[in-house]
Amino acid sequence: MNSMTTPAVQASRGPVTRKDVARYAGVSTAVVSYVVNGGPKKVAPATEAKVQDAIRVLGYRPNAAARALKLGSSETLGLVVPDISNPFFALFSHAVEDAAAALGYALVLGNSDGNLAKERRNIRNLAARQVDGVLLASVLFEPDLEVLETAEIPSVLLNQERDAPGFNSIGVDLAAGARIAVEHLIGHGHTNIGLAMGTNVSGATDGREVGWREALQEAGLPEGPIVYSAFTRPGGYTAGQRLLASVNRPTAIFATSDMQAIGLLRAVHEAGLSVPGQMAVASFDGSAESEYSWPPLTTVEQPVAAMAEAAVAALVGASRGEKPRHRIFPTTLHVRQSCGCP
Amino acid sequence: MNSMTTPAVQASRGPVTRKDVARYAGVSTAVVSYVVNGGPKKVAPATEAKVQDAIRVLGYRPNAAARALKLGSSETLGLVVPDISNPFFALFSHAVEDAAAALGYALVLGNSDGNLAKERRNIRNLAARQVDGVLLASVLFEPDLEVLETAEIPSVLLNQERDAPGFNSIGVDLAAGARIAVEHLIGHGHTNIGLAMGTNVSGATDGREVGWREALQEAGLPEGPIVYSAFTRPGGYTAGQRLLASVNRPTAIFATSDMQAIGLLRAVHEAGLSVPGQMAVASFDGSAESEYSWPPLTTVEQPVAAMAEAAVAALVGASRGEKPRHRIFPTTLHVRQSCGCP
DNA sequence: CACCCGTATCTACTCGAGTCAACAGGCCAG
DNA sequence: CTGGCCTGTTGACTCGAGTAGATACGGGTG
Repeated sequence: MNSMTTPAVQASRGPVTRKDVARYAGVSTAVVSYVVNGGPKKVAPATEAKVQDAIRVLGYRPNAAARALKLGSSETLGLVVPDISNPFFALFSHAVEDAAAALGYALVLGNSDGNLAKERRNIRNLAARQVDGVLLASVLFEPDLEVLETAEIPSVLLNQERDAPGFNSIGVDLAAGARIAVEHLIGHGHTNIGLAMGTNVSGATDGREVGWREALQEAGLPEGPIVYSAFTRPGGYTAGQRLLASVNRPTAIFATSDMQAIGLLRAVHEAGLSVPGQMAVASFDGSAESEYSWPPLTTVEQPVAAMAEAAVAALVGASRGEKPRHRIFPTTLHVRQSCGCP
Repeated sequence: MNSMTTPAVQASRGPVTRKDVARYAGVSTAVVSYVVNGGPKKVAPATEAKVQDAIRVLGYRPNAAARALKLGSSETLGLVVPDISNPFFALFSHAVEDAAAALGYALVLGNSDGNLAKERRNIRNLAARQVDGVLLASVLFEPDLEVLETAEIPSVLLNQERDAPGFNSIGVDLAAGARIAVEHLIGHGHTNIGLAMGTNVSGATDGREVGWREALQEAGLPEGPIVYSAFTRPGGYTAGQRLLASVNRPTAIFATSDMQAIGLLRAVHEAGLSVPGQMAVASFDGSAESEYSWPPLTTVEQPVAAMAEAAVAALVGASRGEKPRHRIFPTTLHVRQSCGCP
């Protein structure tokens, strides 16, 4: 029994706590905290060295759960996207993770799989985990804000063209982006320009459709055929087949996402037509994939990194009491070969 | 007056705690816990109803941080990948998130950007956040296990062909996969088959290279040219240019990832060669992108969903004391057109 | 009627870290 | 030599939830 009296220099009892460090360094637990966070009080250099030493020797890592409990913040952000394996969202996620990590936040990821119920479940789950904010790329053009409201978490709506009062939102100028792409196609002399339009679960009209229409109207051209299909490669593929089969087959097509354009290219190739010779193509997103399709796609690039940074900044700003705002980012046309440029 | 006796319906003081619920329902906090988790003690049906009511009315959500602190588990898994915007890892992440969500775990994502220091930082960060396990797709062929060991977290090594004793690991049979692809190319009559080999930061030989070599040896064919480059589209592009410029230009190429193959296709197209007519191509991964390249890629598919499920299962198993093991998954050849099949 | 027992509930301690009020000691001015 | 002040350090309380141990109550048995 008294053979047990020796304190036995921390016989590797799994988790090392602040107390262990304090004991080892011969100081109080408060000092350890002060050292770890450059705390609210100063610590004598000699003491600090002792503590740093103890931390290193024992391999101490502050328990984030305890920290989160005390501070009321988990230093964690949540991101809900329809599908992370969609290259656009993958790219976006990467940028968000970078921006979050730079500010010391971790990122919890959730896929909604284009399913509203799953989107809601994800948001509620994140709320329960006390994330400090959620970034939501909703499956709806106009997301149901109710879930976010009842969850009482700072949030940012992504890919939102419209302003949602009381919410942070971020989006690109879809109409303007579509317009420059279609104008570029018009500049190549095309007079019959089709549209491969992506669809979402809600029915609101997308800015890309209005941009396409505006560009044609301004140039005094008639509207080419429109085909609606999913924002995916297969969606673009079937859209392509239908556009090629339409009575007045267009000589150029604007696709509302790179993925659709990739699918569309396949349909055009299968039909034995040359791109851009017999069918010019331009699209929207500016994903990495677009650079390596054949031919490389002329596409409207979204400033993904800037948007991600702004979204994260809005979230951490919200926790400091800043008021929500709506930001629209400009796009830039990336000219490659699918439009007819050399 | 009885006006004072009313509990004063929670004047919206931000976070609702267990205590608020207890007060509102007229019970102790313990009972609230018992109700919330079907607790270790039974609760009378009538009381339970009162509590459920209070929870609903007040909109109570248990604080995950407090829960994590007490239980020593955050019901969270960490995933560290080189780059989430790489379609293969994006697909994998999605599968992991699905598997984790099915078991009630959230997923924290970290990118290492092919950078060992960042990989380590990510792991340490996850460790501090008391994740219940981490899935690591290391930037190294042979990851440094030290970080994982000192972090003392259950972990799974992904994309590991080799067995790492004491660790869970999961991988595909790279050599076998490469062999069937190369054998398929040989079946098309090719006798000079090049290799576009991806490189990692460590120098160990990849199974895909041995598979390629084995297939050629077994068929009594000489080794075609090898070019090493990054596992990316640009990497494949330059690899393609170099293979096309090599003294004995191959008539078929095996690329060790779909991304490389996509880049390679661009180089071949730019050279004005037809695929598969003048240059056949096969690759490795089975990503969605491979189906929509031109021509569609014949590729070796990895069973991503099964691997993700197994990885998550290994992690939750580990927290129950199961011992680590190494699992290798078989691949399947997806025949499309880039190899020469109609 | 006293006793025991099972059920339902409550009290109180715990997890690990942040931080404030209190306190020790050293130094200088008066 | 004393008083005041600055610097460095500490003890103790707190965050919200899980749960063991104590307690209250009602009913059945001897």
